[in-house]
Amino acid sequence: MEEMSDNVPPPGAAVTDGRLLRGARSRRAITRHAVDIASLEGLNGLSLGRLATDLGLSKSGVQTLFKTKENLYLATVEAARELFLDAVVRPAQAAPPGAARVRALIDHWIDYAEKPLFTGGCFWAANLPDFDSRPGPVRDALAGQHQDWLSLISAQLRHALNAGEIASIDPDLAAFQADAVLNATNTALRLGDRDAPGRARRVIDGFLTRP
Amino acid sequence: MEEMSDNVPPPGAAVTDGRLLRGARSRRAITRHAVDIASLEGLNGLSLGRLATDLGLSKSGVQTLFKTKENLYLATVEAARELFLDAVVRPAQAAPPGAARVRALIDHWIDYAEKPLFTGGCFWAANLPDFDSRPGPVRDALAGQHQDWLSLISAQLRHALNAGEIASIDPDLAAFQADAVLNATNTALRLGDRDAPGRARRVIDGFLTRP
DNA sequence: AAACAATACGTACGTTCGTACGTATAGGCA
DNA sequence: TGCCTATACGTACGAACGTACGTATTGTTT
Repeated sequence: MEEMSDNVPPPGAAVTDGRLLRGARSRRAITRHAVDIASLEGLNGLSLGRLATDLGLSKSGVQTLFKTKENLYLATVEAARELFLDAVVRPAQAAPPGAARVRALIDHWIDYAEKPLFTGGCFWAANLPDFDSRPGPVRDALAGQHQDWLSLISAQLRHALNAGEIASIDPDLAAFQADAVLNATNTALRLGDRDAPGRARRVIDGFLTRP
Repeated sequence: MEEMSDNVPPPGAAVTDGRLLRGARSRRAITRHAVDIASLEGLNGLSLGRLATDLGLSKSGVQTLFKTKENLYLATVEAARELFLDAVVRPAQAAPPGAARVRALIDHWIDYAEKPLFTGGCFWAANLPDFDSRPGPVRDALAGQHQDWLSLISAQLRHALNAGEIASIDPDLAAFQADAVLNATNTALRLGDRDAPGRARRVIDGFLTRP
């Protein structure tokens, strides 16, 4: 108990320990469901007992895997990030850098919000406002991921700008706007506004006009 | 108990009943504090016991005034609306309709988020994402207030457009963008970004360029 | 005066929460 | 083989939650 092992193996080697594999599988199943709950009702909507009941586990079994509530939060936030990368960021890497990749990112993002990947829509739209005033590791993780997303957009806009693909804009300001509009689109979709994606695309197109 | 009286008097007459006046005063004190808590941690952060402790009342006394938790939520949402109207909307009515009033609304809004009027920043930025996926009267109230805000902006933009004050834009789309940017500004301020208001003003100025 | 109404409080009940602790099982390793 | 570890479960505890109910106090109304 004093010598708690991180369940993170040395980065080079593959995990072969069957116990750790089983644990990782269980953790993944739990955090996957936790992300859905958190996108719907926020991280505060999570509880060890609820997750256990929903997944047919015991409350203490869930506790064994995450030790504390904050650990569960952090694991859920990390799981959301990985699912988001798979659904939005990595598919967009197929597009060439610059304007095309920005379009791909926005298109995949709108799919991510519209389909939606998580039951309650965008995970960060649901949870960043809840934690942005509460210092701590959860806020830091959410804010860091949000910042990464902004940087991703602005970097691609900068690339498009340098390549002469788009008219002169401030890439950081445009990324800020794009993210703002996407978040508003997510909320509008949640409220039943089916026209929101169209509006979002129109705004983004404004940033991508040829010079 | 069956014949519950609404504490809303006939719209014409002033309230003279000392008991109702006292109740209204107590309710106002409670909801004022509740709005602060809800802006910080969300409406879910509210509890009868916490409000009672913070304000030196008894838990059952608070319960008497609001009967149920949902009633407390609705009263808090309504209190936030009234405080917002006083801080942002009504002061802006001093400006002439059109572009000037839009500027006044945005300036007062940024003050509202920057000062801030509520401890945790914008009340709707904190709570609409939490309730946008949960059907019920709380969601309806929050969504209605948000829609009123959007309509207010777009109406003033339309006025500016008809008066030839600004270049040709889609007023609804611009209002959607403006609101999106303001919400993102609130979050950025919460995360310690002091440059956010400047960015917001630059974006809004883009909608208000002369034709 | 008597009857009623609206605030307030005290108490109590059942539920859910996070956490702590002991135990059992299965897998890895000396 | 024996020893350790990671999952899982069962149980228990204190705290906080929303709500119900009875009672006292104060103000209004008849």
